[in-house]
Amino acid sequence: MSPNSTGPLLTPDQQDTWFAYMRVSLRLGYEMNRQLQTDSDLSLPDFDVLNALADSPDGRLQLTGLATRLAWERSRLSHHLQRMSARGLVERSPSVTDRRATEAVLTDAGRAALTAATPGHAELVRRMFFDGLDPALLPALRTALEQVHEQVLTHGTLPRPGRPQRRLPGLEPTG
Amino acid sequence: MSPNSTGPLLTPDQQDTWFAYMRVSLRLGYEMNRQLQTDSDLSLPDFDVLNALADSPDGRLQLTGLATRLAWERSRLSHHLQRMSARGLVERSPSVTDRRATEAVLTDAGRAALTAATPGHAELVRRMFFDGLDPALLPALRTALEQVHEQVLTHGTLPRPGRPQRRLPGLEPTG
DNA sequence: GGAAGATACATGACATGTCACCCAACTCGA
DNA sequence: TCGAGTTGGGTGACATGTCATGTATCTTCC
Repeated sequence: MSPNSTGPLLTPDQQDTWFAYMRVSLRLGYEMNRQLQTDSDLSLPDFDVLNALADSPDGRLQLTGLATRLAWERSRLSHHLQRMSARGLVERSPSVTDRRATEAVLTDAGRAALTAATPGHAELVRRMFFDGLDPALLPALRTALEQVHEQVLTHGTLPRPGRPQRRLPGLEPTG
Repeated sequence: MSPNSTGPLLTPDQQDTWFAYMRVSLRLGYEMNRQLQTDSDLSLPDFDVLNALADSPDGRLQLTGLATRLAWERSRLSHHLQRMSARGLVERSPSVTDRRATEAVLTDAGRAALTAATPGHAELVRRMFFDGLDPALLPALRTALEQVHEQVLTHGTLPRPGRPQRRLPGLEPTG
């Protein structure tokens, strides 16, 4: 992430915006990490995993889906879940529909840890992100971010999250 | 980084904005990393270091300042520079003004690697970030990000980057 | 000028993440 | 229905990042 010389491919306005984005992104990441580590015994990655599970039905999610959602490598997730399950925050359970697949399941302890950590995190986000922000800019900011998100989904290398993307035969451009 | 249940401390609008931000941040980080690794032999952290040095006078920066600018732990920087200097991308040189201090200096090879990697990176940024963005939103986005950045600087734990912050005696609130 | 504390950085042990590769289960077409 | 190719996930070696601590230098204040 680099607030610097992106060359002539971007207009000056775009460059400035990009640098502002990168600075925010770097600092914010640092601060979130720090706050979680000191106030709970979760790392930011832990927190992200717990959150993703918590807002899935039954607190369970298949590994590939989880990895995509987090924009993680699958091997990273595999290792990370090993550590988290050793701490009792999640469990692995084999999928019933696909015998290759594994699902990560939130345990009670995991849910509790998440609940405990959330207020502090939210407080930090409010203080760092929203308290200095002119409320009049909020809608535009949100729309802009959503547009960028859509763009990254469309042109990025990661699959879209959500449904298993199972393509049934003969249904391509149904017209 | 977690697009989820931040609790009642944020308004629904703020929550949506925050989740959009986090999704973008995760994906974008992933894609930038990936692009750099495949198209150059730099990692994103490498690239950031080179960039920071490249836009400093003489391509040199004292380690603490560099660490602050990157929002890195200093020990991380120390290790990382060791590896980068082993690859010939940077050099360490002792500071003349402060014998405790070390400065990181961009080598010719480092500058060359940066130059080679930059266009591809910029291209990715344009494609992922700006191509899907309504230009009318750009000014608001930029202002919003700058406001957030200022906020993080003011209320975060990292010092402001830039000058050495040397406070001379008796000059506090000069009034 | 000299001790107490702060600051700059390095280092080693350990935690975390990546990469290349593995196998098992699934899919699809011949 | 069987075999090639794909997909889901695990694993071990290695790269990277963090934390606690160490040493030297600088600053402050008496």
